[in-house]
Amino acid sequence: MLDSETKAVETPEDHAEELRLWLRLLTCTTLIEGEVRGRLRQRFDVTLPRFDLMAQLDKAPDGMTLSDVSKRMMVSNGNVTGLVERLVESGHLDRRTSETDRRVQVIRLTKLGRAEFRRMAAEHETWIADLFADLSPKDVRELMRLLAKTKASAQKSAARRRP
Amino acid sequence: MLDSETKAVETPEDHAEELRLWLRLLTCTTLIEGEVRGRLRQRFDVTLPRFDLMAQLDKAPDGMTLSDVSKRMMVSNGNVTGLVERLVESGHLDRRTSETDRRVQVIRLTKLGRAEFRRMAAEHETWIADLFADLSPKDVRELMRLLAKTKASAQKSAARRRP
DNA sequence: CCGAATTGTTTTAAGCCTAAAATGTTTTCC
DNA sequence: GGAAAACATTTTAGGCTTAAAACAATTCGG
Repeated sequence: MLDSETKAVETPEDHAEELRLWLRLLTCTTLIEGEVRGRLRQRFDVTLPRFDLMAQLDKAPDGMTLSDVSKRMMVSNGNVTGLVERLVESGHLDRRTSETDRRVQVIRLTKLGRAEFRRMAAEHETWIADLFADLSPKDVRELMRLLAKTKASAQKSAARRRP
Repeated sequence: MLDSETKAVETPEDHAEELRLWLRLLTCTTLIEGEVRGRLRQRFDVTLPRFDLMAQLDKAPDGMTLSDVSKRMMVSNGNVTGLVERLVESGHLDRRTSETDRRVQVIRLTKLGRAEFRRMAAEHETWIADLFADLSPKDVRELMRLLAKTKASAQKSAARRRP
């Protein structure tokens, strides 16, 4: 007891396991993300960020503000500005200034945007299912639980640094 | 039995759980990655891709070829070219053409590069530990196991598409 | 009411990233 | 030996991404 405490204080802590876990988490995400990116490009000639943005809007029939999107997608504001610009240009998004607050831009999927997204999303879902095919329902539940815990832990840590 | 089979064939399969799992995985990675990126920038004024590349090289005292790096980091060849260019420029990397195969470029950390990386890596490890702090050792083991299974599943799925 | 802080968005500058084509080198195999 | 295939890297063109600064509109507190 005294020994282990002494040791913990005197020697630098060993966090190799957590480091390995992080690298494995990153590998999984990169692998799946790359696969999805490639399939979206080949099948639908669309980029992953565009798809992701449309996915957010599909869940919000009344539209979202740019900051909403930025927070949900966890990307910078400026990033959203450019992404939206291109999607409005291609006719997938409708963008208007809020009537009540002239700072705010509200964006929505157009009819075309929604139709195209739904078509892509249906296929996208089967890709994801296939990528996770070797996980049992129990594995999936367990991963969900552990990742929820991970997310909470990371958010807490981030909040500690930037309160 | 017949019922469930009939149902499976006639109605589109439901993969909502896998989709949620994928989104949660992505959220965790994005969250942690963003946190690490910010800390690297603030503490050491270095970008995450530069750090990642140096991490690969630190594990390979005899150097690596650009393709090795590209495969390990799971990024495109052209990406590595640019990244290496900047790191050679800043004196962190040494780059030379292989004596036995003039197609190949071998890169290594310079003395400066290694020293700076070690300094950053030590602190980096504590950040990761902190981000995963609320996970018990058992959680970590279990996550490692499930992510290994996930990685294998995704690789298999990717190989099915692109054999 | 009015100046100060806050909020929402855009701009800027730099770097990251990809896919595909191009270039140069080595290996394969007839 | 020499053409063809394979390999390693670079180039190209375009898009994504960030952090920080700038701009615009609203809200807050005295």
